[in-house]
Amino acid sequence: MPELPEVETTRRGIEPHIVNQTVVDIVVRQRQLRWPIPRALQALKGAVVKAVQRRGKYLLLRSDTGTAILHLGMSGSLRIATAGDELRKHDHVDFLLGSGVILRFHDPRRFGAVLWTTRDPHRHKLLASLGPEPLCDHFDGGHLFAQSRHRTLAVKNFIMDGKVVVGVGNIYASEALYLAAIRPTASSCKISRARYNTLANTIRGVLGDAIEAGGTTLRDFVNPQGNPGYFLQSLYVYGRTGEPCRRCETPIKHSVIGQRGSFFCPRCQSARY
DNA sequence: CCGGACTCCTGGGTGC
DNA sequence: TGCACCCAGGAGTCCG
Repeated sequence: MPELPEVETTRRGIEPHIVNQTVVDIVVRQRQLRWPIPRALQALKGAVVKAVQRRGKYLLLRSDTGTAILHLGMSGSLRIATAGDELRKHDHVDFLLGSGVILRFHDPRRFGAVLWTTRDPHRHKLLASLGPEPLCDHFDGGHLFAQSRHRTLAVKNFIMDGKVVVGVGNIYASEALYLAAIRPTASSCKISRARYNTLANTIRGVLGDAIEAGGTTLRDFVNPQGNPGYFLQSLYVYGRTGEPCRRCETPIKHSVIGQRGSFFCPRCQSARY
């Protein structure tokens, strides 16, 4: 579910409730997520959360004693709850705050993660080799061009590689390629610098617009206050198999690239180079 | 090093 | 209504 816009929407939703709050207790009901939740996470108890940051799709709860690293996987979510709220199935972790608010981690598929580090989180194994943030940094077409010269994989898989650029998941990869008029199966090393400039712009544009819309709600994504995102109605190709292209009315095609569903307009996305 | 397959897990949708 | 089956937004790991 959560790609970068949904994670950023989550970050913005929890930040005002979390920052400068003392973590008074941490309740772990299900330790077996993607990796077991480390016992050392309890070191956050008694500490004040100084900042809620995002790196790619990872959320960082920073404190003086260390940093909790959270990942929502495919089905994870964070909710702002209070003690009276009924516990749902798959509510795996509660962070109880001094204000009485509870930050509640929910994840049916358990592909998510809750980790802990006392070191610089950006040097953590999972974060150390991540590529640039698409919405800032030095992310541009030149970067994509340079990174792709010796890569033969499909451009869709290339832009979904977190070492190339973070945060581009299956939905927004299809959308950005549509807006850049590039066929998703095109070999990444054969695409021109000019077209990568366009692609970098459409990646930034689609992610930025999705954040402004509060993310995409396909099935069950809700922000920490329980509200859905409104970007679904803005999608051009994702999930629109057989429906008319919004530009040329050609039916949208579906295919599987790298084990993941991909969507494109066979007419608008004819560029392979 | 690279690319592709596989894997973790549960739930929703579909078709019989 | 029940049930078997298929599919899913991520991404680390393994193998060739």
